[in-house]
Amino acid sequence: MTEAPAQDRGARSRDAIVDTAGALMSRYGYAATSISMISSECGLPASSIYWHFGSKDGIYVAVLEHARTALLAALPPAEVPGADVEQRLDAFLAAVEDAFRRHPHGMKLLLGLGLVQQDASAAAVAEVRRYRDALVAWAQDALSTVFGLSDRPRVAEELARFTLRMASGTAVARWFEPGTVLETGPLRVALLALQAHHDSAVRVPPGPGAPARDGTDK
Amino acid sequence: MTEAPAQDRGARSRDAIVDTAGALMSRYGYAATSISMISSECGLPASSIYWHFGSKDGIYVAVLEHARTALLAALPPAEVPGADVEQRLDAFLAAVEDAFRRHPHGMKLLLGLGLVQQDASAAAVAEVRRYRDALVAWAQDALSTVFGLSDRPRVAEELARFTLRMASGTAVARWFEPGTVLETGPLRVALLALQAHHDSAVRVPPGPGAPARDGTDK
DNA sequence: GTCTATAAAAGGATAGAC
DNA sequence: GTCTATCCTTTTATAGAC
Repeated sequence: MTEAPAQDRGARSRDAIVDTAGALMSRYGYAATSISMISSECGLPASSIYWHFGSKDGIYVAVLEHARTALLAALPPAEVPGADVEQRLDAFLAAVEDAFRRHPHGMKLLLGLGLVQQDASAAAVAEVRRYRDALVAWAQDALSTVFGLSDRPRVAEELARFTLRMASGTAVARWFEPGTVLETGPLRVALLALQAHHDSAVRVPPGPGAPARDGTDK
Repeated sequence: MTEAPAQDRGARSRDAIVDTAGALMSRYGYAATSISMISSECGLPASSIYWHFGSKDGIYVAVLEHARTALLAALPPAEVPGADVEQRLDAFLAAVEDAFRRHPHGMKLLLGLGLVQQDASAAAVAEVRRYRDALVAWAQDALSTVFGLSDRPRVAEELARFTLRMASGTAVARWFEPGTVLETGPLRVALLALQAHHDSAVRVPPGPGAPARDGTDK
């Protein structure tokens, strides 16, 4: 136990670098995090970091990939349990709130170094998009199960967008007020109202007195 | 007209620097924006920039102050016009959506360089907070007028938080998908539902069958 | 795989002529 | 107020011994 197998030494170092870099980058952003900061924080020299990742950009890609994997592993499967809508919604909101509270890194990585737009490498851009797409897909699947929207994907998409934008906005707020949590109460009210809004629009075609404001699904 | 008064030359240069720096910083973030980038973009040498602002931090403070002033000037006064709630709400949402679309800089500045937390100067931190507080105060006042909540500040505060978090989250989304606009339709539904939720909670104290999930105002 | 040492470039900031 | 030229630090990245 004390003498680790030689072949694992590299892997352990690699993990340590990713952990350290992730913490620093989510705190200061990509540009403001230097190799020397990572080096002095995790103990390994700069050249070892370059041996593992090749470039600063490579570190970022690895960090983001790690954050995505960890977050998706923490999220429950899309089949939300519960007998009725309210139970499933509560389970969904609890899962989101829990992941939001326990994984503050992911969103800050996407934001703080998300300057990744013009000058970033293709690999970094691709990894950012992969992260974002995975979150959208999960939220859409889960909300589709919660509200039984398998035949109305556009509604599920709107609810997912709404939820994720609220989560992103709360992540920004947490940036300034560290204690901030995701307020699931108002979000719950809003999601139920949105679903009811689309539901009534489908069953009761709008008359001249109450014109619909938006197109419903399909 | 062709020969500007000598005393205005400095002011015009100062404005040019602030404009250029604002564009660059909102695009790449504070750390990734260098003095030489600003210099080559606006034509003035680095030493002139330092003569005007003293330090890179000073530029950031000026940029953020400018963004805040411009955004608040674009927002309508808190007394939202309209005879009934729905009219005032529509006017409010139109104003928010318009400001959101026409002033993409502000939010990105708060986010992209908002790494302003640990290592930033006191002046920069203060300016960031001033910006944020001004937005919160405006939204709270406006929503208080829209829904007539002058005697229930806690509800107005919740609605303002909700609105601003949706706007922040949408700003993040726009980061990745440049065409993204603030969806006022779902936000409208959500705000009306939230207000109705609090309204009913006040008038009809919850019975044992329908326990309240959160504390209402006061 | 890890270390010491260093190259090569870019960064923030200043001096001093004009 | 603006310019040229420069100082000093830090940065990314690499060479080569072990």
